[in-house]
Amino acid sequence: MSGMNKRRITSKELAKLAGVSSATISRAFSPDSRIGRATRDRILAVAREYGYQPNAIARSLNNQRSRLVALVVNAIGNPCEAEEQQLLVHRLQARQLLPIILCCADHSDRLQLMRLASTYQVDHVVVFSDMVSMQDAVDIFHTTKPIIVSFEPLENENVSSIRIDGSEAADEIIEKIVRDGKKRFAYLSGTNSSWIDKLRRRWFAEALAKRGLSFEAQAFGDYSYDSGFKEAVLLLHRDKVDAIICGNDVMAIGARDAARRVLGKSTPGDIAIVGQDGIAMAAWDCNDLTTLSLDHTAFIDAVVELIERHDAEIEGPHSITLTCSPRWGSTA
Amino acid sequence: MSGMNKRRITSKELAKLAGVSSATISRAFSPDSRIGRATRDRILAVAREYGYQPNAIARSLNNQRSRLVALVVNAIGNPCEAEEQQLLVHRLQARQLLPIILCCADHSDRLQLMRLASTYQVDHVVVFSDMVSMQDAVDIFHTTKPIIVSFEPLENENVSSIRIDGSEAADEIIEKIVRDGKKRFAYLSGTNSSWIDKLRRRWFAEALAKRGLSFEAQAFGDYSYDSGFKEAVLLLHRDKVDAIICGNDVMAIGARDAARRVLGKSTPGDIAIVGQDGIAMAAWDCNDLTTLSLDHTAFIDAVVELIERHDAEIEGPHSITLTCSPRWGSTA
DNA sequence: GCCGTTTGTGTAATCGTGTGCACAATCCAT
DNA sequence: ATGGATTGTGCACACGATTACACAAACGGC
Repeated sequence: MSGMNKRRITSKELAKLAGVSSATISRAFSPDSRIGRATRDRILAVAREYGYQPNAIARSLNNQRSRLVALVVNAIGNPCEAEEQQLLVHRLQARQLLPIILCCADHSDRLQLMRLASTYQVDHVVVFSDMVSMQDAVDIFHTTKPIIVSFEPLENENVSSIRIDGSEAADEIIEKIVRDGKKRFAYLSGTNSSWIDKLRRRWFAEALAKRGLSFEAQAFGDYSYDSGFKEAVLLLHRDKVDAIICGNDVMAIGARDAARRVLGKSTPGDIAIVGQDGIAMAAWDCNDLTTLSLDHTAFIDAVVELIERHDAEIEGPHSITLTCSPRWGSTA
Repeated sequence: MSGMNKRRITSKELAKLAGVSSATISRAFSPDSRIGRATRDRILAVAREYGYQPNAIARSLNNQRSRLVALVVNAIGNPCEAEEQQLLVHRLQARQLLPIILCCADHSDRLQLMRLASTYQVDHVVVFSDMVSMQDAVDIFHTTKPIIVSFEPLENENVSSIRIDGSEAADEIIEKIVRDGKKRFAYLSGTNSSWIDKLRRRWFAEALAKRGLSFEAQAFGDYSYDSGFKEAVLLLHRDKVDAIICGNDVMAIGARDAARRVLGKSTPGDIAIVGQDGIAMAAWDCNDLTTLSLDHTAFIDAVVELIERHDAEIEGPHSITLTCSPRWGSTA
């Protein structure tokens, strides 16, 4: 039974075994289809016996619908995206959609990768990564006409976007830090080019401006713990800042460790450190980070909502806006 | 140009445009194929102009080769697997293979999910998850005849496995802890049923047995920080142990925090805590965990090696064994 | 008993490529 | 110049399913 290198049985072969035509086999597997009750039961029984399942590749070719979804992400391990990826994958699976991961990290050729995925006629594309230009994504995928859900707003009928607004939350956080007496702020970016990074920085910059302040220094990391640690040492030592707003939580943890270990400073007493994302790890007892967090569930709900709208060809706003909220810890 | 809902152009249409037959179009895209140099160049130019790319779904149907790889994982966010997932995805992408993620976490119906993926005629299956029985995987995928790479050894010509041996490393770690004077050991499992968990526990149990010791207590978590924290409180309080071997690094960090915060104990002075996996986060300054670690790169090299062997239909041992090594931190 | 409707099934075309076979054209050696 | 080998291209079929259409059988109302 098991272990055999049995070739997969085809619908035509099963048809012969069940004494029907291959069309009838197909109908037996289509829920609402004109077929006799008895015939269907018999076919399903024989199918089970021989381990037959319709070939999804052939079905996709005929259907013009692959039920594949491309997820364009920066990295898989990265906690900042991981929780959302996890949620989304579950939601897709529940809808019988299979996710194909496109990982843009490092120097992999993102464009070639996206072109490869587009040849698989994916039904939808969800772009989490800020490493890829939305215009590139549209150009590559528009021939296959999937919907593209993305962080980055782009006026295009093929793109639905999710706008994130953290300005209020940033304002609350800055308010608290300023009240605590901090004066010299630094922003630690995750990249020096991404769209989302600039947006996040602007939220805080505006909150500072409102109070007659501005960033005294800016550094660039790569969203990693190590880069957070290294850049924070420089910021604290060279620029004498007493508050660091980080591009994500992981760098914030690195920065906090740098403050503690290298310079013997404490939070939030000596310096304030703020993360962004609101990953689960940030709430761990050993981290207890103050962070500008996004409701991951709401975010993924929005993604799924946009996908469904497009699936059902419902016209509607192609953009959903979500707001962030502060999560208070012991670092600011 | 962009934004148009242009339907994807087919090889037959492109053939008309280029004044050749569709067979010639196909040959233009097959690297080693009898076709005139000039013809190919002309076709590629026209193809670029119209944005033509061969349809991978149709190609797969014809080829009997989908270039899709199913990755069966517990979760995406889970750091213990994430690093390996990340590495593997990169290696696959470099080979023009696209990964389909099957996420087994929670109560999703793993079997149905695997059946769904198998209908897509995946070329390979890599099982990272210990939540799924290898026999189930074989039964579901054997009809499509992919190779299955798995942790769990199973004598079956369709399964290649990677055996992990951490007994020596466990021995070194126990040696150090015993020498430090610890006497009462506990094992904190990640699950109460998985194959890999039992294996890991045995490494340490044997090292203890060699010294006339054994586990005084055993607890069961779910690989999460919270469960590590909660179970450690019980173990330390109720069972008065002074050394906890954890099923993974994340639980170890939780246990360490519990020891520190709830009971005011320090490591490695008061109690010893050991993790497993060797994830990057374990080496962060704030964690500095002692852990039994596996070389992730070597692991993924092995996976890729097995995949390639099968791809090239090279016969060879279907099993590769890797050994672990201790990574010393300040918790044991 | 007869005709219109519903139900169930088979036939054949279709989805978009890849490739064996056939055949014309070109090339090279003698 | 000629025969054989090589090169380049088209035709037609296969891959495995779905589905419009046709048609036979069953059914129901009068």
